[in-house]
Amino acid sequence: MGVAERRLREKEQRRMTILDAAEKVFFEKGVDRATMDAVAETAELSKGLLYFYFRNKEDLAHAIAHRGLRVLGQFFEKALREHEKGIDQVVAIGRAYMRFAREYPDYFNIMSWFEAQPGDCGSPGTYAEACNAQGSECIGLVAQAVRNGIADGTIRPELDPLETAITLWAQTHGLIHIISYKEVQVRHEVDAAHLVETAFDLMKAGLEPR
Amino acid sequence: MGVAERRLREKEQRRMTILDAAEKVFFEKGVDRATMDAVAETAELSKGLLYFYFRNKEDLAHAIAHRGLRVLGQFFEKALREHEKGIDQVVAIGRAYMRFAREYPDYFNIMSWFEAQPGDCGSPGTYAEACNAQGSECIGLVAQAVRNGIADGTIRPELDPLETAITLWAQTHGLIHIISYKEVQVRHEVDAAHLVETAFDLMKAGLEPR
Amino acid sequence: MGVAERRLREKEQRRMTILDAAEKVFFEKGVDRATMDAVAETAELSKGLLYFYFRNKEDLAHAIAHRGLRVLGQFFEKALREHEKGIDQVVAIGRAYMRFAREYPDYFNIMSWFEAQPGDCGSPGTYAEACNAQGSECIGLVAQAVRNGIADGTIRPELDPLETAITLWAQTHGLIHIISYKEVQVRHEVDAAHLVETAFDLMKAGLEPR
Amino acid sequence: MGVAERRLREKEQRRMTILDAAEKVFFEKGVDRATMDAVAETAELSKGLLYFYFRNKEDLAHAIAHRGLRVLGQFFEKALREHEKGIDQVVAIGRAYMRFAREYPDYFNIMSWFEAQPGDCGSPGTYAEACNAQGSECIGLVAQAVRNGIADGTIRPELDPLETAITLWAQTHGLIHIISYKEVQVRHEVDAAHLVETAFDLMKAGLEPR
DNA sequence: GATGAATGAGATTTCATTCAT
DNA sequence: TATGAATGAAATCTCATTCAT
Repeated sequence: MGVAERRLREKEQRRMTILDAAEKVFFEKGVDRATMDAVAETAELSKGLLYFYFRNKEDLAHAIAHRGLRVLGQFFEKALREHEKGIDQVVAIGRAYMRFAREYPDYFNIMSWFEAQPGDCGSPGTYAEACNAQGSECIGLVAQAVRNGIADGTIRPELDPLETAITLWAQTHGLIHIISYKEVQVRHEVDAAHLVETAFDLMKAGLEPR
Repeated sequence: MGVAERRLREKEQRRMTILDAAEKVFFEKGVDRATMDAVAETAELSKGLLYFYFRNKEDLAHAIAHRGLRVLGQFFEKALREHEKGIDQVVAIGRAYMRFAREYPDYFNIMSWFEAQPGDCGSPGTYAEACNAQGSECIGLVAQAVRNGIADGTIRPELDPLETAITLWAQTHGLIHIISYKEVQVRHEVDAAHLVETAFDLMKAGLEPR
Repeated sequence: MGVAERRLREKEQRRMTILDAAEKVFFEKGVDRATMDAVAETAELSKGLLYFYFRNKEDLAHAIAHRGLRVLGQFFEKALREHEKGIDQVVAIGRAYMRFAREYPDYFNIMSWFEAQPGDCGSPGTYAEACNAQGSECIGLVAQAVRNGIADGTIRPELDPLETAITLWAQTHGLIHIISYKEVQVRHEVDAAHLVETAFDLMKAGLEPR
Repeated sequence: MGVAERRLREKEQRRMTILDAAEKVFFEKGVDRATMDAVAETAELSKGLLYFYFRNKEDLAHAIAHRGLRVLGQFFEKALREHEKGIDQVVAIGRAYMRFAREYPDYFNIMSWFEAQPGDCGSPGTYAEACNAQGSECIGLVAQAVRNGIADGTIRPELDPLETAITLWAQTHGLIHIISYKEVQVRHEVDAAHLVETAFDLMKAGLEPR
């Protein structure tokens, strides 16, 4: 019994070794310019082994994005836990997203890359599928917050929780993306932090009942 | 002077020929999978000449995105013209963006690609720069609508027009992107059209004074 | 002794399991495109074990060809048994070869592959050697038929039996090969069945005394 | 006019340079073990250029086989020219094939490789197609000889010229193949030269009228 | 005997870009 | 201006084989 178990554990560790190396390379070079050669070299493993553990480069990238999404989910859960009112939870989740993007810009970037991929739902057994599932879970947490808000009267009752959650998720992602990628500050002489406040102000006002 | 003039005109025409061919190819294959060979062949021109008129492949893609942004700008202007109240103008612009994405999905895609590029502001003389300028102009139109709304009392006066405009632009782009790329309908069993309405409802409610 | 015996039997069974799996894979994909991984998976055995029972992939392929050659040998023997006159035996063997190629095209193909390998006689202990031996046995049967024909006056006495046998074997293989691989029918608008008859006519006429 | 013409000439020369290098490599290593890298290095050209002039490795191999088939065709034509009677022409063609295989064993080998390829007729514009055409031409010469023989009474009139030609071609190829690849001499203690004579004796006797 | 992770050496192919003419 | 051959640097992926356990 011990043998099979240990093997499994070791295999999982190898997978992590590879994933760590891939993160290093993908974060530094970006998904497109990163090469499997570089990952292999960084992991001090043979290139063939990479393809033993991961279908292809894309799958590896998705695995990293999946890691990021798991972290993001934890951020969201914490935000949910630490606030009472639904509206506060929604805003806290939004801020959590911002903080995540600031603290883990590389994860955010690779998640952006993932979002930019034309989106088949991911073949079963791929990390793309796992990413989609994890993303849905995140959106589910937002929807939960919206539902809470509707229940406690802090959010307009006529809103559909799921649709609202998707909207907020997409909007927030779009916003962070433009801030971190497009040098809005430089181009429009705008303070990013203040911009964010404006955005939250807008979102909050949109959600609250009159 | 006639000669020089004709030369200039011809040169501009060549550029357009190339751009038309590039659109065809880039639209069909996507920026990454399109090749300069295919563009040259489609344009019935030599590959070398492409590099005479455009710095590189990226520049060519930017030129196409620039075309798209110009069309989008016209959509925005029309939306602005056809409505009186600021808030209506803002909403109309948002809807115009949606319509643009539906009518010119290829332009929207290449603009998404542009947005996803890590954003140096564009070296002077490149189409990247032109894209940034054109994008700013679009945002300027949104800002104008916000300003109008503040002036006519249909939008909350404490909002900063530029920041609000940037926010709306980013949010709307993020939303359209997720709808068209990520099969939200499939994954969340949500009706895209209704989702859009929810989003506009949220945005509008966020902007309007109590 | 019982133990050692059982062990030997089990070992032989393992070998057969592997060979069966290899046949399935090699037949489906062809020797070159078949992989040891696929064989191992089909056999539900580890890849390493394959190399315990067979030197290498080539050896495995030879083992299959050897199986085919044994079947072919049986066809030849039956043809020999069922006819009296030498000339009839030769022709029957030829037809048996044809029938074999039709009934076991996969064996014929792998034997063709074997024929196409640059032919060292096979290191001792390899299946290549066994193939050569088996092939010689087949040729031996043809030679026997020729000898019978010379004895009973149905075949020209001045022919050397072994050389004639080799010639007939090579010619027939070449003929079947071209028919089954090269789409003669399509390219030359020829009926394969009739072509075969012509070939036998030629061969028979070549053997018979005036 | 001079420019385009010269370009064309130069291009053809390049193609020959590559073909020469490919021959060297393919002849030395065999088709399967030869690499495009080696060809490029031998030609002192970039690997990319190989793919500019030839579709892929297979096409390059086919181009070499095509060269061989052209030489073989010349051998056949000479044999046809130098003999009067049809039967003599057929035999002379057979001997020419033998001589070709002896003088150009590398060409013969690559042609054998070509014969062993599962035979789609060759996509238009590929050298595979050219090989098939050239092969048909060779068979056509054999058929002509058979026709001549029927006309001058040296070959049995009931034989179908084309079918007979195909049969002879296939048989002869099979025979040479086994002689040059399979070390018949060693395995069967047979003299190759004498074996050949036996084969021709058989074929000739099969063709001649009683 | 048996396992299966690990190796490592390519193989084929693609293209953006340049440059001699 | 215009051509298009030439470059060259990767990039992804495949497998036969080995070896520690």
